This record gives sequence, C-alpha cells and structure tokens, in this order.
Amino acid sequence: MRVEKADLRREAGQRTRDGLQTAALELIAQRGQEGVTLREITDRAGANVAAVSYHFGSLKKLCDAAIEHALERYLDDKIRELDSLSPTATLHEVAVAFARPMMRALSAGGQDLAVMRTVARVGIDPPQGWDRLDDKFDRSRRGAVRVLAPNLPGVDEEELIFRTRCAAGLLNWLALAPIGTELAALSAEQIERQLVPVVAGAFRGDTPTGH
Amino acid sequence: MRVEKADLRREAGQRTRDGLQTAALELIAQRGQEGVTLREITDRAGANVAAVSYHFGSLKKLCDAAIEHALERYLDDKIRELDSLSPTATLHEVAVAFARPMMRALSAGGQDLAVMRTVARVGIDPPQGWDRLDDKFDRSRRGAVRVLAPNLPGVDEEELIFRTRCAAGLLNWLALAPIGTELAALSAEQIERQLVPVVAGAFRGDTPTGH
DNA sequence: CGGAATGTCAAGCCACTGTTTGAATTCCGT
DNA sequence: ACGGAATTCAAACAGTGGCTTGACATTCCG
Repeated sequence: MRVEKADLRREAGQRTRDGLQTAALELIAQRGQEGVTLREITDRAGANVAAVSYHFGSLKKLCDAAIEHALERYLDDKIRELDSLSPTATLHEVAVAFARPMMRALSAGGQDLAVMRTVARVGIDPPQGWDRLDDKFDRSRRGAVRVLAPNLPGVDEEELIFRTRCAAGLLNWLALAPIGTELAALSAEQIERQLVPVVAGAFRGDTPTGH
Repeated sequence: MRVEKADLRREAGQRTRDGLQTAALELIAQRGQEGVTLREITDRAGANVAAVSYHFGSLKKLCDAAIEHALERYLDDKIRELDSLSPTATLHEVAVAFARPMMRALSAGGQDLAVMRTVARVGIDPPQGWDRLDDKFDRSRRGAVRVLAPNLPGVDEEELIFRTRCAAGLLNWLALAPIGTELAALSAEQIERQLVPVVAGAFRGDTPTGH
C-alpha cells in the first residue's frame, strides 16, 4: 500500500514530535522526571523550546506521553512473554520468561534500556490516573500467577502476588542501580545464568524446614 | 562527666546544624537529592537560608553530610546484625538478620525509614568519593559471605556476592516503592513471614534440577 | 567596658526554569 | 501565484533556584 499524500509539513511535525518524545524518554531514564529540563530535551532533539508547548501543551504532558508509551511497551512485552508459557512450565522457565524483557534490555542498551529505566522510575514514583493501562497491569499479574501457581501449590495467591512484585522490584532495581550496568557488560548467557536462579529462588521462597 | 563550659553560641549553632541535616535527610528520602530545595529545608528546620552556606558551605555539602551520616548508620546497623550471627546459622536466620534493619525501619517509620530511603536512593545514584566508608562496605559484604557460604557450599564467592547485592537491591526497592508502604502497614510478624522467605529464596537460588 | 568571635536575618543578585508571543518559514489546495 | 494552515524560531516573560551581602544580635574573653 502507498501513502495517500506526502504532506511534508505534517511529516516534519510528526518527526519533531517523535524526537521530543524519545529525547524526553532518554533523559527521564537517566535522571528521573524531576531532573529533566525543557531546554535539555529540545537541544537533544534539535528542536526549539516552543515546540514542546506547540506539540504537547506542556513539559509535563510530554513526559506523561513518553512514560505512558514506555510503560505500554513494557507491559505488552511482559504479557506476551508470560502468555507464551505453557501452564506446565517449570519454575525455571517462568523465571526466564519473567526476567527476559529486562535481560534483553540490559544486553541491548540504548532505547530499550531507557524504556526499562523509565518504567522502573515510574515504579518508585507512580503518577496518578493511569486508568488506561490498569487492564494491562492486571493481565500481567494474572499471567504471572497462572504459571506460578502450579509450581507452588502450597502458596496462596496473595503471597504469590507479593513474590511477583518482589521479583519485579528486583529487576527494576537492576535497571537503575550500578549492579545492572555491571551485569550488562556480561554476555547474555552469563546474565541469565546469574540472574534467573535468583528470580526463581525468590519465587519459590525458602521457609525453614518445619521442625 | 560534665561539660567544660556552656558556650551558648556553639550550642545554638550545633542545634541549627542538626536541624538542617535532619530536615535535609527527610526531604532527600522523600524526593531524592535533586528534588530538594534550599528554602524547603530551611523552612522545615526553622532556619534562615544563609544558615546553610554558613554551616555547611553549600546545599550540596549539606546533602552530602546528611547522606553520609545516613549511610554510616545503615552500614553500622547491618554489620552489627550480621556479625551477631554464628557461622552455623541457617539460611533463614541469615535472611532474617540481613533484612532486619529494613524491616525495623518499615515498622518504625519516621527518621529510621528516612535513613533507609536515603540509603536506597544513594544506591541508585552513587556519589563520588566516599572513600571514608569503603571499609564498612567491605565489612558488610564479607559479613554476609561469611554466614552465607556454609549454607551454600556449591556456590562460588562471586555469585554469593551477586546474590547478596540482589537481596540488598530488593530491600532497597521496598524502601522506595509503594509495595514497601503497603508492607509497612502490616505487623512486624506478618512482614517477616512474607519477606524473609523471598530473601532466603534469592540467597539459595533455584537451579533447574539438572542432569 | 571593648573588641573579637559566633550566629542569625532580610534583602538582593544572577542563572536558569517553563511558558508565551508574534513574526518568519514551509508547503498544500485552489 | 495566492491565501492560509502547519510548523519553526528568537526573544521576552514571570517565577524560582542557590548563594552572597552587610547589618544586627549574642556571647566570650581580656
């Protein structure tokens, strides 16, 4: 199929819009939403300061757009990963699927990693009114419980969700803290060999062998 | 023992110095070092803006002082907790000792929690030149390896340290993310019952039963 | 008492923030 | 080619940031 019309004005507008959004994403990933400056974004995107007001209305709305985009990419990725698992998957397989988006981002770096870092920051300072993604959050959580429950028959759902959130928190920590950067320097196989047992162990838990 | 002299000027100076430092600590814990303003600190401490320059030289140096103080309190606490363990302690006992400073802070709230949140933020954005605490970092890490190794004979030291850092990262995440606040609403026993198995599981790891 | 040391305070300085404005530019439709 | 919509731009705006200044207050010491 061909494009109907080559309206160069609108194309250019879309390009600066995208440029601003990715520049904002990268800076949010680096320094958090509060540590980001209008002129830093526009400099990086090669745009004028007024472009932000023109295209997004305000700096805050630009950041919201960038964050929501990142969050949605992350959730879609995670849901796809979990849904691809058979209900009889082993705990190790579940942990691999659970950690894969983050491991991929660590290996890939660049924009994928920026998405993960942004998601992790949002996990610390959750903004208000993200109703639009509530459904995907639910699906992600239910997807994890679905494949986790058969492996951990003795653990009730509430605690399953707690462990899921702990594991997600650990992965988010890796996205932000220096240990994640150190990990990223290794090969994908080494990352998986070190990280997956920890995630799987957190899922399984370790209760003292009852007397 | 008695104070030599009651130099009221220096006492008052020390009081504002402390007030500024704890105000800075609480605000850093809430919003991070970058999200903190001079006037917010001085308002909270009931001091004048010039007091910061006078007593600390600059806002940055005040924050550094507050952070270093928090970090030292945290490390001392953790080292004491780990050193109190026998070399034959079970993995569960190790996990309890490892997580106890954070669990205590979550239950206590207030300044103890502010210390933990600040430490967690420092874990994400580590400042430069903290040579003075390097020794305590080392002691903390060696203390963990000492009690972990007998429980996990098949795991080499490098991976032991990795798992220790993962567990610490998970605890730091709890200090910052909403899940920590939810956890803090529970009783100390409930917190321990949910959290310790996850930490212990992360220590133990979960490798696929391999042939 | 008088000078020095110590601390507090209100005011102001300058850099930088997000946002707005009005003109200039580019490009489509006619 | 012309009108007009879409987009870009330099300049300016008000607000706030950290920091300094110079005057004032209090206390110590000779």
